[in-house]
Amino acid sequence: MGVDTRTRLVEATHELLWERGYAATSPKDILQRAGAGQGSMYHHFAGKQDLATAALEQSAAVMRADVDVLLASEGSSSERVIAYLERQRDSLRGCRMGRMTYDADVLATPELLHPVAETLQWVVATIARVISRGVEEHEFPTGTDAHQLASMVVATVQGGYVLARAQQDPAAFDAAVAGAAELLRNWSAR
Amino acid sequence: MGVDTRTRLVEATHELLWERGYAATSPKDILQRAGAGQGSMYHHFAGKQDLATAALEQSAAVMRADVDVLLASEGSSSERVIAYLERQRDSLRGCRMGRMTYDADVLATPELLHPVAETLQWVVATIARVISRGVEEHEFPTGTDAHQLASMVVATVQGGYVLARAQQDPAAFDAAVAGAAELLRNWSAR
DNA sequence: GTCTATAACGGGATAGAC
DNA sequence: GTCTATCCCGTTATAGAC
Repeated sequence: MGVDTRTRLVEATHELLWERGYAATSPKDILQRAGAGQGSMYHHFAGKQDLATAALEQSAAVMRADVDVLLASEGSSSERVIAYLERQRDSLRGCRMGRMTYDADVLATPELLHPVAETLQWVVATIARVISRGVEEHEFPTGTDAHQLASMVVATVQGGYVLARAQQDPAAFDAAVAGAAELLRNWSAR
Repeated sequence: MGVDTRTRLVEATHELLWERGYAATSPKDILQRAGAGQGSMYHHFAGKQDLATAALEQSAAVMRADVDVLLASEGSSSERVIAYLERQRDSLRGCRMGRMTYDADVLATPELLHPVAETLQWVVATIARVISRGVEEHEFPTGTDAHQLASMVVATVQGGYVLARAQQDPAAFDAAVAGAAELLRNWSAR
């Protein structure tokens, strides 16, 4: 048995939002990829924005799950954070959530911006908890600002995507996260 | 006497590319902001892409000049790099070059991608030179990978923009660069 | 639930007058 | 050099048949 049409529409939108963003994705593109007709989309959803909202919520769920897997790796707090940094995949594709911040239509539409803001905020907070744990266990120095450190870690990944996409070369991403990992190791060894 | 029409067109495009990106900026928007008519644009330029190429080259020049000013601050190598991190302005606006990496039309057009790739590459290399200087002067430990560290610094800024735009709050940017600055100070104190 | 036809609008470019 | 009129096309949505 096949997947139902509504699900295929959300899945196709989810992929296209990641590849091209919101403004650059037309209903026609979505219908083509989903193998559905015009009527199906407007039956299941109020329109492009409504469908994109559903798709973004799915993107958010996938991203949270990915982060959970990376941070659940074996080892100390710093090893877990470094695993988050270094085990990102598809650095040329960029971040499905982060890329939305440069899409004017998303910024102007609260329903679309909301899942993006909330998910990135959640990633920072989640990594900050891992770091705080490391402070409690004296792996990181007392007085470490976990929120600042976690923000820097997430920003390095997000910015690494930008650098890699600009050069069309994953090595630019790798260099940035390697730099961050080195500084983190040094911080935990203080 | 006023500025000539061609210059106003480039300037208006430069602003709009920064605010909205390439795909989301229409010739109509540009003409309106520049106070020019349809004919002027197609007289001075072959079309939207040609005009955008000129505007992006101007954006690149502005960005290089800004970086030069920040890195020319007084002090040690680490102080200069930290000045680059902390004295960024307009964190909600994002980076005029970096934002282009999420614009599909730019990625698909070599003439548009080229100035973006080259400028970001230049920023990384320029910061790497400051760091290398710091290594020579024993401010940073021997064996420091200047390219990796510089990549991480630039990525933190680029990613800081993403985080701040997602939250619509400059504090998210500030937290990321503060984290990076703290780790850098610690690295130079090794 | 899904299809096709159609409409209303804007993007990007061209033509030719002035 | 700059203007206005016009053209072609794609986007987004609606209407109504099946």
